[in-house]
Order: sequence, then C-alpha cells, then structure tokens
Amino acid sequence: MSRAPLRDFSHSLPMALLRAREAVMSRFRPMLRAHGVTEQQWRVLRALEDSGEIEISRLAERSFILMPSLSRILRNLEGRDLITRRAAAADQRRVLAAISPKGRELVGEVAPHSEANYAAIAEAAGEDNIAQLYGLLDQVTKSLEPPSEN
Amino acid sequence: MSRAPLRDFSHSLPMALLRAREAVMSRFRPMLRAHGVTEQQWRVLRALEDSGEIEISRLAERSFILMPSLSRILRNLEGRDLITRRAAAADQRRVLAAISPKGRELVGEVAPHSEANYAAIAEAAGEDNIAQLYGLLDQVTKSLEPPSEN
DNA sequence: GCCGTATAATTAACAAGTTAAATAATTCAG
DNA sequence: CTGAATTATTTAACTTGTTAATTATACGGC
Repeated sequence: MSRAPLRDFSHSLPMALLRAREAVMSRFRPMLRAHGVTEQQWRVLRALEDSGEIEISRLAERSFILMPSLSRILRNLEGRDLITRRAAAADQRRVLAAISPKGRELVGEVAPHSEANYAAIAEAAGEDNIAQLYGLLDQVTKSLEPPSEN
Repeated sequence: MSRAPLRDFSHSLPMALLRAREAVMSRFRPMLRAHGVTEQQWRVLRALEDSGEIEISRLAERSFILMPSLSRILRNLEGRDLITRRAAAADQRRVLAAISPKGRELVGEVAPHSEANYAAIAEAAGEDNIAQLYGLLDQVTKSLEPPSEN
C-alpha cells in the first residue's frame, strides 16, 4: 500500500470534543433561546455577574470569546440594556463593561433552568465521569496551551 | 446568603470542552490556512475521501456539520473544483457528492502535515491521556445523545 | 511638548453555526 | 391517477468565529 490511510476520520480529537460539546449544549440552547439569549450572550452575562465591572479584554479571556465577537455581542447586549459600557477614567482606551439591573434580572430568571440542566446532565453522564472528564480536559488543555515555546 | 452563587463560571463543562478543542485546533488552523482550506472544508474533504461518493445528508452526519453550513461549504468546494455534485439517478431529491482529482491532490498535500500535528499533540499531551480522553468523551457523549427519550 | 511606537478596542470581510422557511422531488391515500 | 403529506436540499436571516486592518489613546525617548 503506497498511501497509508489517514487516521480514521471519525476518530479525530477535535471531532470528539465537538460532539461532546454539542451533546451538552443541545440541552441548553432551547432553554436559552426561550429566554432570548444565545449561548455566547449567556456566557458574557454570567461572566459579568461574576466579575462586576471589568475591562473587556479580561472579559474576553474569562468568557473565552474573541474580541471582535465580544465587541458585537456587547453592542447587542448594550442595545437591549442588559449591560453598560463606559471608558475607564485612567485610560481612555480601556472600556469597562458591567451587567445592568435588567441583565441581572435576566440571569436570575435563567439561572435556575441552567442549574437544573447541569444536574440532569451530571446524572445522565455520571458525576464521577464528569469530574474525571474535567480533570483530563484541564490536563490536556494545559499541556497543549503554551505554543509560546516556539 | 439569599442568592446561591451559580456554578463557578470558569468551570462549566461546555467551556472546558471549548477550551480543549481550541487548544488542539490552534495547532491545525495555521497549517490548513496555508493550504487554503478552513477546518470545516478539511473535514468535508477528509470525509469524502474516506467515503467515496455519498449522499450529502450522510456527509453531514459524518463530518458533523449541519446541512445549511454544508450546503454553503459544498458550493465553495465545488466552485474550486475540489469536489463534484450530482443528483442521484433514482431519487432526484438526493444529491451525491464526491471528491475530485484536484481535491484528492490537496488532501495528499495536507495530510502529512496533519499527521505530524497529531503526533506532536499526542506527544505533548501524552498518548494515554489522549486515549483516556477519547474514551470518556465517547462515553459521556453517548450517555447524553439520545434526547429521543422525551 | 513632539514623534514614533505600543496598546485597547472596534470595524471589515469572509466562513460557519443556528433556526426557520422555502423549494423541489417523491410517496401514498383515495 | 391526482393531490396532500413527506423527504432532501437549499435559501434566508441573524449571530458568531477568524484573521487582518483601522481607530483612538497612552507611553517613552528626545
């Protein structure tokens, strides 16, 4: 055989991660949608409630959303009065974002459903499997992350 | 404390999966980009080389891409003569896609780099960690997948 | 204080994800 | 054999991902 067959297509790590993520998210999306937020908007609102007023660069790190996407998402959320934005006093380049009362209210409505979903997922998949999965994911991610070793 | 804090934001399963996937893909994207294909276009070409001529519904399943996205991707790949599309003889609704010689040539160029990346990733993360991760991902995915039990 | 450089955020352009609607071909009841 | 229901694919509309370019502010040397 002159051409070694590529790794069996169905067994690629990115695909396995994508599939798992989709299996989880498919249980969340309909609920989020019913409350008028996308997955990413929800991540941003949750992060903002956690952090309080925060620079959007840091918000991008925490919510794991790239700046250009985040910029659009914040424009959207600000337009719906779910968040506020203002320039930092010390450095006018920096923008500080914060969740608004209306945003907090929305999080309060959605959070119980979110928690219920997590519980259902944990039960379906097994608490210990989930815990083990977290551990492995963190470990593998960390071992791959620093591409600064060029 | 009247309001139980939500699950620590940074420890959500979807985020962990997303982070891990990004850690892996960040090692592939630049290489794919250098060859003029996106991650999804590459998945489609790989799947087509694996399967031979195939209905695009099945291609969507195998490449884990939703039909609307796949439709656009195939239009793009067809425009670049990397694949062909034709209606099935028996059922004119069905469309059959196949990789073209030019597409096969591209896969042949990219595949070695892809394999090298996989090897580097396996080494960085540890073969056994990767294997264990596959197992857990499959298990968790399967336990969540059938939402047909409504 | 002025100029080049660095930094933070946004915008641009194109590809893809997501849900719903539309199109087209097939099947099946009557 | 006709027309309603079904099935496969595409299109539509909006949001996000990805990379590059742009804008605006701050900093550092001179």
